[in-house]
Amino acid sequence: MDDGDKIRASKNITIGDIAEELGLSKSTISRAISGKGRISEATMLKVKEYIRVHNYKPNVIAKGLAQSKTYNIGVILPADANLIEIPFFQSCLMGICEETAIQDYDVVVTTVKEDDITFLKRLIHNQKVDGVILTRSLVNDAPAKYLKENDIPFVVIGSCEDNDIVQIDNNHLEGCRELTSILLMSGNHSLALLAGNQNHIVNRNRYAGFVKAFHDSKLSMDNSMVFLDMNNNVLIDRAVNQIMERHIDCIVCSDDLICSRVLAKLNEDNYSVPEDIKVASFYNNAHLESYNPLSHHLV
Amino acid sequence: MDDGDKIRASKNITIGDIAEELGLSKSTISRAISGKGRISEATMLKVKEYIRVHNYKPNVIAKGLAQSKTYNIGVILPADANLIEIPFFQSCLMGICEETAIQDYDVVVTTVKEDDITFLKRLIHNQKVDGVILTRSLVNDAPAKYLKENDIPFVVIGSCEDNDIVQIDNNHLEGCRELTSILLMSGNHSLALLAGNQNHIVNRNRYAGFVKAFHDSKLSMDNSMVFLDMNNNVLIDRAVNQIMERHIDCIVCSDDLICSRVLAKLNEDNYSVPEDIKVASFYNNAHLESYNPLSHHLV
DNA sequence: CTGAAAGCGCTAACAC
DNA sequence: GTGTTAGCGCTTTCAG
Repeated sequence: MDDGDKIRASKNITIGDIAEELGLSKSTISRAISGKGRISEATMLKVKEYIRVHNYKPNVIAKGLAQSKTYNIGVILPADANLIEIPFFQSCLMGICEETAIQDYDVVVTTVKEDDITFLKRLIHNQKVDGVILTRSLVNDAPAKYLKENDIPFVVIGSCEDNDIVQIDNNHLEGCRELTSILLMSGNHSLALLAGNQNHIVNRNRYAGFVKAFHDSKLSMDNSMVFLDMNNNVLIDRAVNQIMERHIDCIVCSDDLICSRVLAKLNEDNYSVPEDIKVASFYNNAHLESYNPLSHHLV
Repeated sequence: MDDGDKIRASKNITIGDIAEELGLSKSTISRAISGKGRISEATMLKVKEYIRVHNYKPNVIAKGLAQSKTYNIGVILPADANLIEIPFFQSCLMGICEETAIQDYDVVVTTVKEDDITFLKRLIHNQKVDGVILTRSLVNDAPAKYLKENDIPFVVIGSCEDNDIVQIDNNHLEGCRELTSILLMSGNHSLALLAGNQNHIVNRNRYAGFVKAFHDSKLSMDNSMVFLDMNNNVLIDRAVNQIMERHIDCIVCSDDLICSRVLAKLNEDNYSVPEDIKVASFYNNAHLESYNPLSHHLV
């Protein structure tokens, strides 16, 4: 049975309408819906039936106003131009939408650029959300700081230094350590690391994991082959040049954007992968997947 | 001057509080804020000043309830797994967030998978949005159909057959026609087309543009070199094999995912671009940018 | 078990 | 110009 796809076109039916129709009071209808308070089985059923037949849906906004809740949860996406290529945030968003829908919450998104949190402030001031999910964490994170100061409940995806804050993350440090260890154990002793912006906690952690793997293995790491803050292609190209002047077994990239550029650069310079040099990376983007370098699944 | 980052920690200040403090009525405060109705310059200023000092922000939800508005606009993202790699939707979302914030609206997002529009229905039923933006359009689009039937205001990004519907789009047909024409005019007479799922209007339009360019040029198009619905890598690889058996000047790809796979496949088979064959595509993904095939900027 | 009434924070006639 | 009143649609005491 199609339980009424069509919404009442004209005025939306309200709890008051039902009360009138059924000769009951608004509060009774409210109880029947929420299941709170005492209510007889009989009226309960009567109301439920009416609701089903007329395809009534309570107005969540009004409910929220009465309870001082919004039934909305804010999701903050980074608006940095280069992050748009990384599907990670979109994946997060999809996942969050899925789960919130189940809990009868909605997702309201907004963006922050670097330290510009005007949009976040707007969202909070407008009191449109009950809590917030930060989808990335920077060192000295402005959004986190703001939310904490204003006692807004929030969690961050990715780790941050402040242990008061609820955090949920992949263990990037451990992930990178494991990848590096595997490389080291399989005979690739001379490694280069190309890591992204060290303001991003994830990049710091991957760097730390890389270091730890060397430490654990008692092998010595060549610091001159560790390139941090590889924020643009020029830096990456330069790093690759330096790397290729040496006998390096494998380049470890902290993300796919870097990896992409590395592969392109190697290609331009007529090196082949993995014959001349191996390349490892995180994220596993579909574009790179076609290329099949030695890559490590993590996200 | 820092105009009060800190929100009143305890109970949020309301219009009633201001009225009481200033010895005015709630409606006067409301008028001062909205600027609607007659109000004296003096009280206007007094109220504005109080608001500034106490960093008062009206509760948008309550305002909305009183006006039967939500000040929210729904954005529907496709949840298909392979689309997550395409940054187009994320870009849309960023842009929408930017503009809505200016208009003091918020964005609530949800997803639809193929024809499964349960989440969209939820959003509408819950009356959480004043209108909807559909970020892609399929042939016989279920979300569009649903919204239209229920008289929900909406627009679609991308074109759809139904001309009642407000649509906003790049002219994909014209874009692809132009790209193809340029190729033809620059002496690349034998072209192959690899286009994606023909359920997506955008792919149909690009195909149509490709055809039109040939038609306009009076050159003849080789139908056996037109590959539609290239929905997976196996199909793409097979197409590339067929293409490389012939003397084709350039492969036109309807999107970067296809292009990516094409380049990878050519690479695997030891062809080089653009010496052995040229490759053109839309979207200009950052990953591909590193590769610099002949590509066409559109989005 | 059910109803009446007040209230969430704001707007919008309608008076004065 | 400003105040009064009645809602928006729902929840939640408090009676009975």
